[in-house]
Amino acid sequence: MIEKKIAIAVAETVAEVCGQTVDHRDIILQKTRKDVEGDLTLVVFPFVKAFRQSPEQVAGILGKALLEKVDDVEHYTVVKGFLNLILADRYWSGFLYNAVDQSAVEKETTQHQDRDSGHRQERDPAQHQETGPGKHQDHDPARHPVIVEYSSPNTNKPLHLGHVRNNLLGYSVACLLEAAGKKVIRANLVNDRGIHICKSMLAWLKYGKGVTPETSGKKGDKLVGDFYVKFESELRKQAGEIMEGKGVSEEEARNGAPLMQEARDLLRRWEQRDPGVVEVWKKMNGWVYEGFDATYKRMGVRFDKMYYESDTYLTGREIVLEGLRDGALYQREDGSVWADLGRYKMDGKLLLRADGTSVYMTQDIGTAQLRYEEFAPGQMIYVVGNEQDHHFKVLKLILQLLGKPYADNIHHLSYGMVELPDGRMKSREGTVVDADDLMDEMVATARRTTEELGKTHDFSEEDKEALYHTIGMGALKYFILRVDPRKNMLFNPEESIDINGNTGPFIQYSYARICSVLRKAGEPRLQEAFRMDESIRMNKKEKQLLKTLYDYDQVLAEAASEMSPAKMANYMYEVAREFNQFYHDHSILNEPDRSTSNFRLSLSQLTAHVIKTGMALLGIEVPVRM
RNA sequence: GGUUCCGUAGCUCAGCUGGAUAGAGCAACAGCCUUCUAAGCUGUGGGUCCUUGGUUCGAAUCCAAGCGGAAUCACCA
Repeated sequence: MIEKKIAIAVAETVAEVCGQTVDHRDIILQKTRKDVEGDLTLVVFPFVKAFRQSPEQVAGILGKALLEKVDDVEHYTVVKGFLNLILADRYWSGFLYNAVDQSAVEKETTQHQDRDSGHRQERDPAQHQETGPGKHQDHDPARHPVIVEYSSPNTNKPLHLGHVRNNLLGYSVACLLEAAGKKVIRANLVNDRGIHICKSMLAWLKYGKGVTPETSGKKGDKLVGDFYVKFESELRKQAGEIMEGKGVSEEEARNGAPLMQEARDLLRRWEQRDPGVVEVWKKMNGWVYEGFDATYKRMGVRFDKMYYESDTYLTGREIVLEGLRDGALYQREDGSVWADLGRYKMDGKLLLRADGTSVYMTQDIGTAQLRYEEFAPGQMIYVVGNEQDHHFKVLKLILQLLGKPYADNIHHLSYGMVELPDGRMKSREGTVVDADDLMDEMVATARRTTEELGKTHDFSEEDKEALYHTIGMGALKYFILRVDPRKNMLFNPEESIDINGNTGPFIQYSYARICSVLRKAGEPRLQEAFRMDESIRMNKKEKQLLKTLYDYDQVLAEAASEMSPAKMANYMYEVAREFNQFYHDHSILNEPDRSTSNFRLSLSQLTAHVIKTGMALLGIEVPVRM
């Protein structure tokens, strides 16, 4: 790390000249602005007092000292209080050849990608994620893995745009953490019980006439969702009649409607394990899971561990009762059990109803316990929308109240809502964007655009379909992941399928172009190019691209620690843009000077590797041709 | 009403652990394909970084207050 060497040298110099000690870790070097000559910049203002000289003079003193003390510092300039350091080209090219060597030779210059030998899996995070459990067994991360929970669907409705952001975020965060060296468990908590499922069941029993996904040709989750909608519309009818007749409020009317009572009755029977009810429940949930699996598969997300609330709420109830016995919780006269959060200046939280049934919070307590017992995780990350900020705050406090050792390991990765151009999605107003429909549309657009450009005539039908999928999903994923998770985001359907500018397909296209060049170069030529060439002199674009690639490790570390795929996404765009500029201005294979041509090949090679690796951490595939 | 989050170009977003002249894309306009993929590249115009105060050599970035928006404060999940 040259930054560290420089920082130490600066600290030494300050000590020598002023007799003051500075911790080298407090000396921060930043990247030099693009419009100024230099690679690294030291802001000297913090040292002027110690030197009792002008900023320019201080910069000069430090610059001269660094020239002597640090080999790769070749030259410096001083602009006001900024000391700009220029590193030797050999430093950058050294990085390049080392990185290319480490990442191993890209073999994706042809369509046959899977003949890689295994040695590169160690270093390629995108590969690493496929290796699953069992790695790092002797290290801390394995003993205390990170559990990332995401998706968390209800089983009464199909997945929609909100789930899409959740799934993409969760999956990507898991990948980023893995790439940063953690052992990660991807978990899904399925909300498979409750009144909402009973509504779908009731509607199916009453109006379904035994229809199944097979007989209707409908995806299971869609079919069940239809019955949920059917229930709601029938309920609205009943409630409407009651309101007119009795003049009661809408809520009262809904609650009093016969359908609602039937649904509640169904829930009670479910909790009592009525065999007939349980059978319908299992059957309909089964349909939903098949539907979800198809959607997940298409979306490219997966899970290592499934949790079902129908299991975890029981554990939750036990813990709550235990807490009651221990005196951590208290019971009211009606028999309901509560957590007193008065010491945190919050209202009490109900954990068990008077009739002994449990609520959402109860179930989350149980889930946390089960995870703790099975995995002893160092951290439990919950990818859940910011509408539940309060819920997770309370969950953490209750677990503390119960004296659970894992209470502090809970982290709510809170993300903002997805809004549509005309406001929030509202199921009642039918403005919900269905996940499957959305993917269909993205792929269809990718198909249309690709066919218009007509570069894929010689593709097989199979390859074409795969390509459309890759591009369509790339557009969707990048569009969603490039914005800071914390922020609400606007989903504009028209912009999301754009493929020019700051988009997923732009980055994919850059990758495909590189592959095209590498393919043309051929294997022997690539081998020749990987040899370190000390004499190389870089031009501006080459150096700019190389410096951008150099940042990868830093960006990965930040994206992982901040759990922000957006960091990686925006960096990917920067890499692609830098490459395109370089590619536009300089010829790679047609360059007459052999060593320059070789250098550019290596540079392209590393760019391709960085793009492929980084995009994989976003869950985005890159095509070798498009 | 309390709490939390957000406010940057016409639009969508970067930049925020304090550093130089605040950046991209889209949209608009003007250029660049006999040369490795033009899904690309280059240029022009476009800013009260919500407001006011404070801290500092230096604030879009930190602090306080205000304004505007969102979420939440369920015996829903």
